[in-house]
Amino acid sequence: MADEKNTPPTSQNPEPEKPANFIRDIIVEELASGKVKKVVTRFPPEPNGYLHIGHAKAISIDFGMAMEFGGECHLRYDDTNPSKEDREYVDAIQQDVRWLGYDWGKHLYYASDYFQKMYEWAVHLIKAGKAYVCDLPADQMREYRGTLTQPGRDSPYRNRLVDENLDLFDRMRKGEFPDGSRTLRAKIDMASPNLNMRDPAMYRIVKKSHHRQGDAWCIYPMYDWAQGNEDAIEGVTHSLCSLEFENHRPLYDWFLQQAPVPCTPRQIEFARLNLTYTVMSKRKLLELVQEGLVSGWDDPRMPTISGMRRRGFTAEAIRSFCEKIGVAKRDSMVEVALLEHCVRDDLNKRVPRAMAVLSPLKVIIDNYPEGQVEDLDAVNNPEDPSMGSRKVPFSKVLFIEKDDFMLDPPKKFYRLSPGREVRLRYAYFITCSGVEKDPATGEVTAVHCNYDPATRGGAAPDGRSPKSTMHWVCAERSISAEVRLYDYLLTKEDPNDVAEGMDFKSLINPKSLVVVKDARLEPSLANAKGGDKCQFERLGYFCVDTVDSKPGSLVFNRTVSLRDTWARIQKKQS
RNA sequence: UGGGGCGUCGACAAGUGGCAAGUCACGAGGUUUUGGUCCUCGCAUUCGGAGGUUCGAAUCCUUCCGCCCCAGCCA
Repeated sequence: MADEKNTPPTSQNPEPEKPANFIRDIIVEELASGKVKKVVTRFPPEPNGYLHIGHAKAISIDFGMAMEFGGECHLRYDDTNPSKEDREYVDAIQQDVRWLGYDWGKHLYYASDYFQKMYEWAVHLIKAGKAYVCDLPADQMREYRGTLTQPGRDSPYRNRLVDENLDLFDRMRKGEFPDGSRTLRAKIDMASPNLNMRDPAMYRIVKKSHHRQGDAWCIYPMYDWAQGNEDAIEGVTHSLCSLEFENHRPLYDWFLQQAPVPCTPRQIEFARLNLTYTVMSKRKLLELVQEGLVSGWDDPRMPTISGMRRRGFTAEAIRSFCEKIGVAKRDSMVEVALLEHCVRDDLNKRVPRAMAVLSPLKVIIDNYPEGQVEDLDAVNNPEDPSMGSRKVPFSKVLFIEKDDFMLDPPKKFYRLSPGREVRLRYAYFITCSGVEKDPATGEVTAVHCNYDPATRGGAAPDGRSPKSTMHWVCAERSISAEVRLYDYLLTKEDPNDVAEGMDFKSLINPKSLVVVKDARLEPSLANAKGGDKCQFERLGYFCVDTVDSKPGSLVFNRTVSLRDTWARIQKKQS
């Protein structure tokens, strides 16, 4: 296993290797040297919000590394702050991790279950003279901490006797003191250039009911004290986290040295994911939800796992994205185009096609028999013949997309226009013979065509082939549906790029949701169920909304549009 | 201006002294009953800059420049 990375791909083993990354290198080395026998990682979310695509990256690293080396990955709630956390989030987090395709097995843990153990270890530190109870109020503590360039000063309580510390800490736990009146602090070095080492708080008093512990505790451990303890208790070997904790690693290691922990995990940091046109902080996402700027955590425009799921993304696509972006230490911003590519790539292969007209324009086939309806064969997925075919009804009056007709077409417009012949997919060639206009506005209200009966199914016996093939729907047999067209939530690539005094909400895209109330769909879609996915030919990938869609009043979400070469040409022409 | 990190194509990202992978994006062709998919080709004489070591440097040394993180009793 150790020299596996040096094995060049061979014709026998053409499997593309996962992209190399420095964390894997470290693990491979530690396994080879025997320092580590079994890889144990953990994904430690705080249940104070929903998981987003950034968490998906972390999850794929945490679980991915463990799986790759036959180890285990724990799902552990870092529920050490009852004032921010909620039951709702713990349930949602489990659902999302599972949906992404990861399995923590029996390793579901809560930091709050370790409170007693951590308390005992804190007592151990106090006895060793490594921790003390400090009475400084928050603002004083800040003053004593010093600044980036100036060392801090010792707290006047720093040299309390062990017995006094023990007594005070015990009474803190018993609830004798008000919120925020005292802390337990590690005794390290107030002059350290690393501010995290200037006697950091280990416990604070918070008289809040905990979602699992109820009122059993009124002191809660701080992140730095808790995280390493949690990892050690669980036998974690590699504690993978994001870059901003790099400055905390000396403290993580220090605590592990002081407490009688059973093992010493190694913390390794990697860069968190940033995505263009996307805000990723839970605080900002919460703001969007609370202020009603989106419909909820699962609004399809949200970068949350639940939002993307509702939007129609697949777990496979998200996993593939996480693999493609790699793992490194440099701050970066990935273009959403890559995510969209992963989604299209996955959906293209697995999802059936259908025809839907979002912006209907009536087409009348003058030479087609009145009252006749034909059921024509349509392939479900040209990428996968095993998906079979279906029937679509054709008759004298049809709908096509408004965009697919132009009275006076520019160069390179191949679609329908007066005198031009096009193919209706799986149906017939039609040639435009005239239009009806609204006398008031001049707007085209209907298009008249003649069809060629010899081209049934879409092929001409003489071999001619129109430049354009268009989707369509039978006017009478089509069904109505609401279609929600989503676009980026923000108008700028970089959500931090805002004017002075403004915040990211000034960047919200007013067209991030455009609702089409009466789209016309081929009738085969009538029984579509929430979560069903398909490609509306020439338009994009869509899925049935799991919240608002009902039989008889269907709602579709646009997951992502198809690549649109014509739109690019138009842009260039204008 | 303290400390910790990071700088390789428009965006990600391999590469760890032997002559710049891959993916997305973009561009040009081809196939096509989706202007989709697919296929082919193109896209860093250069690795933040400048010196140096070496037969040889993105990789080593020196120096400079730029960006990110840290002064919560949040995580």
